Amino acid sequence: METVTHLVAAGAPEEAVGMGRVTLKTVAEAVGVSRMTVSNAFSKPDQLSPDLRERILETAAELGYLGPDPAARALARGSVGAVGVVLTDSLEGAFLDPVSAAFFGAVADTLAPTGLAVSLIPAARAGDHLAARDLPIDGALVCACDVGQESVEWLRRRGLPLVFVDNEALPGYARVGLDEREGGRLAAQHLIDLGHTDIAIFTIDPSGAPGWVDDPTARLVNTVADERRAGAVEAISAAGLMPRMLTIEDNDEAHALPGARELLGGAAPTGVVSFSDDMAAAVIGAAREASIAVPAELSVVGFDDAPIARAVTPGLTTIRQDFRAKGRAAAEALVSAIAAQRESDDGPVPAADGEHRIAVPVELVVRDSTAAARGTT
Amino acid sequence: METVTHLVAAGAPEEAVGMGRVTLKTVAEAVGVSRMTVSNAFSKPDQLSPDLRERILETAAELGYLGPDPAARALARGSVGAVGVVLTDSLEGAFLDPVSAAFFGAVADTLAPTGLAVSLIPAARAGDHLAARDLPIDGALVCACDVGQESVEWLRRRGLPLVFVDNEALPGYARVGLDEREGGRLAAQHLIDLGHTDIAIFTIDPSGAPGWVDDPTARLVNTVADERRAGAVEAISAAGLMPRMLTIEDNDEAHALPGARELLGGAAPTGVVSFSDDMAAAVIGAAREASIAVPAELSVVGFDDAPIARAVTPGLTTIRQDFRAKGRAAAEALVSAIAAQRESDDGPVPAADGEHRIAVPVELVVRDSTAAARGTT
DNA sequence: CAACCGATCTATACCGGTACAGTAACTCCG
DNA sequence: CGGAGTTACTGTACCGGTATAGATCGGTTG
Repeated sequence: METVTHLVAAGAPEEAVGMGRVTLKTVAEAVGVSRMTVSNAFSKPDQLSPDLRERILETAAELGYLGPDPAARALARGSVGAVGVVLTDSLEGAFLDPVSAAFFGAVADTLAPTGLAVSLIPAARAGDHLAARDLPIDGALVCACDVGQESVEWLRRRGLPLVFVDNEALPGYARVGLDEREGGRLAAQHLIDLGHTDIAIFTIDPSGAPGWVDDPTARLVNTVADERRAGAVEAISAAGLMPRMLTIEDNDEAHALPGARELLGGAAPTGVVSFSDDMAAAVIGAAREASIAVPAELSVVGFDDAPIARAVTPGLTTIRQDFRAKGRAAAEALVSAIAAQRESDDGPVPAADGEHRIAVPVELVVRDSTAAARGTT
Repeated sequence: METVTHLVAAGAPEEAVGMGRVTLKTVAEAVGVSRMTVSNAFSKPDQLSPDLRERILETAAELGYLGPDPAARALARGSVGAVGVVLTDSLEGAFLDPVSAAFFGAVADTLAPTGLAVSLIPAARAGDHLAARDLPIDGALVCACDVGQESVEWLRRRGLPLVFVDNEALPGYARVGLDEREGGRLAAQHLIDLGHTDIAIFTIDPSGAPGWVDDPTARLVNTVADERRAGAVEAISAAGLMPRMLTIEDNDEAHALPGARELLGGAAPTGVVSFSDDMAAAVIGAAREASIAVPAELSVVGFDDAPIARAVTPGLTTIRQDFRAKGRAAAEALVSAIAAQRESDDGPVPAADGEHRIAVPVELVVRDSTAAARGTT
């Protein structure tokens, strides 16, 4: 029963000037009790008589004592009250993407009631600082970034509870991710159901040379992209069709539009499964340039159901990812990982059972960018 | 000269099992030197001979010592390496808004090279925890939220360096914000220049009753909204025209569309200055419903230049806020406030000069949602 | 030759709390 | 009336570092 109740002084902080810092000791001496009793007055009210507690709190307020110093408390208790989140190298980039920003918000919101704050961990080192090594945190989320990174390695070495999001987890750690493969399958199957027979996959491959890919069944480096690809290829192959695939380097406007032009440049497919809504929007843009009617002549499926999916004309048929559910799942997994570590502490098993893999479901949202293939009833 | 260099062991962490925690002491005893020397080996390399340092680092690596414990270091040094950001009550909401998400990203990115991590501070209390009081941080950004909040009050009492963003600052603290008023003026002036004479202001007023406002010159509660309103009213009045104003409760889709319908319902204005791009988009949507042509019959100006400004058809004329510049300015102001406090420390003046008010410039971006008023050359 | 110096390393005293194991007084019960 | 159980508080030992002021020593310097 840990019930902290701080007095909120009505007036000014009364900070007795000149007097050094006000600590437990200061208050203890003023009241004439031991340091420990003052500490308890703030952190464990049931450990002392109500009237003494009252007196202590009062004196503390007069002296300008604000309550336990967070840093000191963190050291003594062994827990900080914050968890880290490792995103990409460019935090700015991560937050420009509405999907990842929303995910982050959902994480923070889910964590808020537990009293945990969320700290962004810059992946890169800053001079001699490396946040993943130097920042006091109780655990961390590793999101959609290279697992081999120095930062991730440090988090691991520190023995922190970790949860991997949209990423292959290191062995022994929990993982939360979309059911990407199912998403890819749903997207492709939707086009198949509409009677399309020439379906192209438009995705990213940061490492490979951009352009048409010889073998769409070959793995991609980017895990997420690969899963979506695999799902689509599965569905297309199962329908007895041959998939085509064109990749670009990165999921941004600069790469997407040229890629989309190339996609439609030669013998244009009648259906496109895209890695993202942004890329799907680029395909629609390229189609407009080439006077290809969407959805009459070309059906386009996106992925994510980002805001742009609705903003674009025609509205994008897409695979909705419930970023809120993903954020919640990730936050909850992390909280329980932290709790588990606290339990076992020096207990025998660190995280042996923790091979949790949580798949967040996806859903097909049909809007106006897809229609039955020509020549189909 | 603080040059931390940690050994990154190639292999496994070699964590000597069973052995309790590995601390400075462990390493010191193993090497046969004092604790302090080991500490220096990690934190102040120039304080000991290179070869001894080498030996210490080696032994440390063997023992599985990871370097100074962040929490302990934070206590001893009096600085944590993280700053807080207070946003709205709903973090999720804040990150759903691309503008505030991008701002946050810019802050994080600017701070990254300084080694500071960014912690989100949930404004609401969680049980007995209140992040603003309990989280170890070196300073904080207070963004677009009620300054009277309990959280803000705690940050102040803790004596932390603070910077207020998009907000009136508490006395003595720095403030960073857009030049909102100028933005409002630019938006309205643009319509005036196009010959519009019936210009309506479409904005938010969380506290008031939604609907047409009798006196557009009366102050709004929301500071940002009020500044933009004031700017627009200034320009319109200066042109010898009478402004009209309609408010809605909140800047979201649920409120914006009905509000926009009402705006155009009766005698529709020929020009609208909106509080945000989202609301401007809603106006365009409502205009389409009512078969009012934009921009031929109705000119609409947004605010923010959020992604939706480009996504919508016709492209939105809007006031661009450089969220990157704003984020950078806020981050820099905070960093210097932290530095200043560290300097003065127990020095005489806490932040007397710090009445900095940094105005981030805005800019009119003309797209296709505005045109000359009918009957104008 | 004594005083002085910089380069290295050590000793001590915090930083500001919390955990845990008492201790003393007071109640309850057979 | 003796022992078990509470309640209310205190003492001590950390948590794991860092700052600061010495101590030690070979080498200068006037």
